[in-house]
Formats: sequence, C-alpha cells, structure tokens
Amino acid sequence: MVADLPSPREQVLRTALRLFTEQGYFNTSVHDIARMAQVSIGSIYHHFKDKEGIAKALFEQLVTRMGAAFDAIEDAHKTAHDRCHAVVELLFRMTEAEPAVMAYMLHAQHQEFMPGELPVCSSRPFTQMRAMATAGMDTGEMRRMDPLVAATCLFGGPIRMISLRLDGILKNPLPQYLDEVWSASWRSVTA
Amino acid sequence: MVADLPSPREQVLRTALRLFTEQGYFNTSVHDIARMAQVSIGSIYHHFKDKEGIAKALFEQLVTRMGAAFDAIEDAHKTAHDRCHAVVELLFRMTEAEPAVMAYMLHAQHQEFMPGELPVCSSRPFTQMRAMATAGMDTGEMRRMDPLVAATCLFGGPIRMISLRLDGILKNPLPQYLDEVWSASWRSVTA
DNA sequence: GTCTATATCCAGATAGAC
DNA sequence: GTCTATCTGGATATAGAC
Repeated sequence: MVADLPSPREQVLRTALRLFTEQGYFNTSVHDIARMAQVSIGSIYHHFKDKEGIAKALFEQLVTRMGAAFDAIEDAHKTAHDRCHAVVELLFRMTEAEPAVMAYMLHAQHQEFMPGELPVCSSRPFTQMRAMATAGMDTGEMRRMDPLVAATCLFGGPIRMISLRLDGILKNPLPQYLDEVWSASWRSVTA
Repeated sequence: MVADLPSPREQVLRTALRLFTEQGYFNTSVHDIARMAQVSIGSIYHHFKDKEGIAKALFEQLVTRMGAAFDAIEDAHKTAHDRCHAVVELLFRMTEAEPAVMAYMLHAQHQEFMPGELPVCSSRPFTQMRAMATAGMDTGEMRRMDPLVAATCLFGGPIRMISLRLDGILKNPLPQYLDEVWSASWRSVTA
C-alpha cells in the first residue's frame, strides 16, 4: 500500500502559509502559489473561490487547530495557573516548531485582506485565553481586576516575546525564557 | 499675514498615514492619496521617489517624533520607574489622540512593503524603551533578568492593550486602565 | 478535477506641456 | 513645482479542452 500524496488543497494551503508569512499576502501572487505547490492555477480556482478564499481557509484551519490544542489543555489541567502556564508553553514551543503558523496567527493584518472578518483577537483561541484568565479570578488564584486587563497582563508579555522572536530580535529559542517570563507574568496578576 | 497652507509634502504624508492605517498599504493606490490630498499624481512623484518612498518618509517622521518625546521623558524623570511609567502613559494618551500614528508604528507589517528595512522593533523608540528597562536593573530598582525579557515584561502588557484598543476590542479609553496595567507590569519586574 | 491559454483590469510610474 | 495624459507590466480570474 502506498501513502497518499497530499491533496492539492492541502498542498495549496501549506504553500500559501509559507509564502504569505515569508513575503506577505499582497506580495504573493496566485501564480507563485501554483508554481511552488506544483498545482495549476485552474486547479486552485477550482478548490477555492478566489485568493481571499485561500487566506480564509488557511485561517480557519489554524484557528481550529489551536482551539483544539487549548481544549486539550483545559482537560489536562484544572487550575487557572496550570492552564495558562501550559498555554504559554505551547505557544513558545509552537513558535519554534512552526514559526509560520504563529506568524500567520499573530502578525498578519488579516483585516487588510479579509475585510469583513473579525480581527484575529476575536477568534476562539484568544477568547479561550481570556476565559482562562477570568476563571483564575473567580477561583481566587488571581486578584480581581478588569478581565481584559488580567488576560493582557498574563499573556501580553509572552505574546510580545513571540513577536520579538519572529522578528529575529531574540536570538535564542523561546522555551529557554519560559520560566523567567512566566514567573513575571504570574507575579503581575497575583495578590 | 496669512497662515501657510500645509505643503503638498505634508498633505501627502498626512493623507497616506490615514489611508495606510484605515485600508492598508496595499489597498491604497497612489491615485487614492493624490485625490484625497488634493494633489496631482505628478506632484507626488516629484516629492517622493515612489510609493514605498512615501511609506518610508512617513515612518521616519513618526520615529523621529516618538524618539524626541522619549528624550523629553528621560529629561523630565530620573528613575527607571518614573521614566517607564511616563512612557506607558504617553503611549496610552497618544493612542487615543492619534490612533493612526500608533497603528502605523505598531500594527503595520513594514517588512512587507519596505523590504530591506529593519523591523519596527529595531527602531530608536523601541531601543530607548529597552535601555530604560536595562537601566532599572542597573540601579537596583528592578530585579536582574535577561534585558529583553525585562523590557517585554514591562511593556508587553501595555503594548498588547494598545493593540486591543486599536482593534476595537477594548471599548474604553486606555488612560482609565493606566494604573491597573502599570502596577501589574511593575510588579512583574520588581524583586 | 486538472490543465493551458487568454481576457480584463488597474496599479505604479513616466513624459512632457505649462 | 505642478499638472494631465499615457504607457506598461503584472495581477486576478475565466474559458473551455481534456
């Protein structure tokens, strides 16, 4: 038996992720994608409505993946502290393993090429993160503060680290900063 | 005596800032700028080498402005605590007063349309912020940690708040969160 | 479902009069 | 320095055979 080759649809999404993050959405032509994915233009337009459709499908795929990963974290850990810590650890590891995924989720200005769509930080993974923070205040693990402020204090530093890493400012892999960053973040929200 | 009308160059920069942040660089044509700035295309290309030249000039102008504002803060305050606090306060006030300026500095993926330029977070204002954090460790106001981590802990939360505000997630003006956010940030870097 | 060839459009940039 | 008119390339998207 023979392993299936990746479907053209998958090939296109994979290639689009790479090119969109390396060169930007607007600097990437559909021809570029076709060429690098070894698929014809016609085939792309058969599978996707238009160029924006590629970006949307890609975004949904990644949002779903991250959402599932966060669900798993909620199952595996019960305190807000452990859940939020696990989220940051996951994000840091993912940034190293699949920088393009993180870049597409964080950096891209989706509103510019997917007009009418909600901004990234309204997507489910971000909502989940905010819910975890809020839960921590309800259980008393964290001190009472504005919910959005709480989430921002917990995750703002780590997310900023990811940006610096993606921009090449941080030379070392993120996980080695995990303890230092996390203890600072947690300290900022406890009584 | 009559007030000078804004020079065409200024008009173009003003308009470009507005359109680039509202619609994005690639969704804005030079014709759009010409029309809204009430200047002819030819005139634009007389003052700027090309479209990218507009973006670069705009960026330099804003970087210079922020750099000067930060210099003033360094003059007016002597401790790292007071300086960093003043920076966050300034950024929060600026986000409300001139959201487009903050959006262009923070949100825009400049690498996409100014290839070869250094990323935003290598620009002087960001360097100044990191230097202030480092100074705070030297004076003993802050505990010792990796310099980049320290800066990120101090400013990552506030910057994230600005993003949320620019994206319309935060409904209230930033200054009203200043105390809560700042005390959390500072707490995260002190012994 | 996949391909090639092509239509259509519009952006960036220039020429050259005033 | 400013303007209008124009050139030109390249992008998105489609047509229609296989």
